[in-house]
Amino acid sequence: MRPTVHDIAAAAGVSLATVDRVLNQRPGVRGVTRDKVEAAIREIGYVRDVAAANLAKGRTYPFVFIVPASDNSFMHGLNAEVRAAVARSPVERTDIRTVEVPAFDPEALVAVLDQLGEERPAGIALVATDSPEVREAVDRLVQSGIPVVTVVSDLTGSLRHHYAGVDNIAAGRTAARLLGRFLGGAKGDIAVLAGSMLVRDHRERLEGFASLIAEEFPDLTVLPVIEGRDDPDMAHMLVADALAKRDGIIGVYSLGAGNRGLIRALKDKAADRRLTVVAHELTAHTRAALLDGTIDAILNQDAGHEVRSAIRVLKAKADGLSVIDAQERIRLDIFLKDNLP
Amino acid sequence: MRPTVHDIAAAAGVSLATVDRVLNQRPGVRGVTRDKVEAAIREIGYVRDVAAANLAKGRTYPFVFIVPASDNSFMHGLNAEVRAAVARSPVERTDIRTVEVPAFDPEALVAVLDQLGEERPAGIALVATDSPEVREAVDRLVQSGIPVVTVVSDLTGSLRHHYAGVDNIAAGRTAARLLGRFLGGAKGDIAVLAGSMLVRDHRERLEGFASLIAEEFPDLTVLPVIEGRDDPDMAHMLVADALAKRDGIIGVYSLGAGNRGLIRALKDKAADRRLTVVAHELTAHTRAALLDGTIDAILNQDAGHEVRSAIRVLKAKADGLSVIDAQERIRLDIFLKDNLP
DNA sequence: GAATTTCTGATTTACGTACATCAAATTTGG
DNA sequence: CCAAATTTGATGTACGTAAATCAGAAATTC
Repeated sequence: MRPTVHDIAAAAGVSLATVDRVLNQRPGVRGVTRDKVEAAIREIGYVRDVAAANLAKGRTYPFVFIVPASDNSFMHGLNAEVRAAVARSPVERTDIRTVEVPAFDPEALVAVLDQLGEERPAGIALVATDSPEVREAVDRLVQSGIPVVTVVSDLTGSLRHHYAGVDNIAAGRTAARLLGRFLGGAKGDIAVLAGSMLVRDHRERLEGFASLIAEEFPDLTVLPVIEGRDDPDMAHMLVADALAKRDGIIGVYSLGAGNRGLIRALKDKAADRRLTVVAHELTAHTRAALLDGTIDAILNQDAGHEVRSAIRVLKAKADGLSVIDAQERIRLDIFLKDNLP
Repeated sequence: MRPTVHDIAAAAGVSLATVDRVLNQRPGVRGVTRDKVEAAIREIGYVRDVAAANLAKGRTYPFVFIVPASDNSFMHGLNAEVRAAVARSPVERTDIRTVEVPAFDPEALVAVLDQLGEERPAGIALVATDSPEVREAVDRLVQSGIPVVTVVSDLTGSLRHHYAGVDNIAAGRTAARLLGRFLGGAKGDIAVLAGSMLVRDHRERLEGFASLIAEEFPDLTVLPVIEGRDDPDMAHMLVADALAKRDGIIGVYSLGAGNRGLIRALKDKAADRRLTVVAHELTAHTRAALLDGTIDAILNQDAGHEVRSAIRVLKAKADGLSVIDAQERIRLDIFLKDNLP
């Protein structure tokens, strides 16, 4: 049997009430007594029974998810996963509220964060917009004792407790190696389609991609980035235009969302020439394109894993517990035609 | 607030004791009354508070993990993950026992399974050896009401509740496509190193691999399988021999464990010619080989995920709850040099 | 040394469920 | 219709922790 609070009391020679005061950091315990109790806790290896504690507290975890109001498949998927988590709330004792903020708008995000500092939820998960103001706002929250995790897009240099997302530099490098190897030593140009260079994850992917191409595939030239603002029509137009203008393009790396337009442009060109294409985010569209051969590989981050991981980590932090690091690492999924889920 | 047993009692117009009898399937309730209570449960959407129930029951989940006594890195890793789960036992209310059985020995496995049928643990996880006797033994357990999940290697046609492992046919096909694309249309032979064709997962990987090569890369010839019995020295000898004999080998697919010997053989040959290599299972050795360029890609299943998933599923089944399917799908990880964890 | 203040102990209730016991009500069989 | 059997209700205890109250002990202040 695992030790209980009663065992601590007996071991430390104090009463249950005192143990409770120490455990829950309530005032009214002398330093010496506190030390004695803490020693006993360590000695007998007591671990609080979180289930019983939550039952007694009638505790729920009021969490807030801050997501950008972007209209693309990936963010829709993320929202769906948050809603799924909300549906599980009664069982998981969570009470999740979603707040939408305009995309790429640091001020709006900071306003929401500061507001939450007042409300003091049990934890906050946010898709970070990378800016110094946001970092400072997050740091204020952390320092005031609220657990904060970033999802999908991180905030380096900040004090956030955890990042539930992929390493985007590694993602870019992986895309580069796949494209380079698939092209098998051919010489030519690579078109890169991004949403916006204002987003940190897109910048990082590009950085990783360009650096690996430069290092290991000198015969390939990375063309200036096409910014499609994650808009299908805009992406379609820009990509079609680029393909028409430049004969040398033999590969495409699409590192953002809004792949519908890209796929359309590629299919228009299909008769002329076959390109090697690596894209991000598995959606209905990219999946179909992978299966029909328009796309050669898809890199993906599983939004469901990210949301569930964020919640687990927030809970653990709220309870002052540790997390299983390996379990919380978000992997970069690589999908070929053959290993689609 | 989520509804409690009291709410059911009130809604159904019966006493708490009766609700309890219905919920826990105790005798002494008339059919009509039982129906009335069950209707109320559905109506108000009652879900048992598992935490409180376990607390009241003082329940622990006695689980048994049956693992083969194989001496290779992957099984060592699996064992380590099971031990890690045992270490978490007090917190997770599990009580996990590990039973080692001789590898590839259906009779031994059946004996253990039948024995466990007597002991009636709350759940069983096993690395299945694929044979009709084992399937029947598993079916007996399932039919007697014990939750059973297979790990790493499945048992098709059986009634096991869940399989915590990768789709090995898809893994083989993925390996084939990677190898084929990396070779960029070259013509030549592919050597395949397996542990033993008696193991189901190895057979399936080979099947997937060979079929995709045949379908899409007609210029590649898959040589007869080399069975290295997952033994480094034996693998080294056989691979070195094959490389010496056949000039045409331009790629290698290693679908089993025991990659140390393969890597040594490849390095011996490194000066002569550069092969394209895809291997299974990320270990210290394969990781180093991937980084130094001896191996081009590693396919991996995360043993930690498999063990944790198996435990979650067993718990859910033991409590009669459903599982989040997407969360329990074990992915095939593809590692290149750049996205190593 | 008395009056405060600060600490500690003892005890109780609660959380939602499980489980046991005993009494009361209802149904069933003859 | 009565006795026996079955079903239902009422009640209490337990699980491990949280949280509150009140009384008593110890330390501190003047």
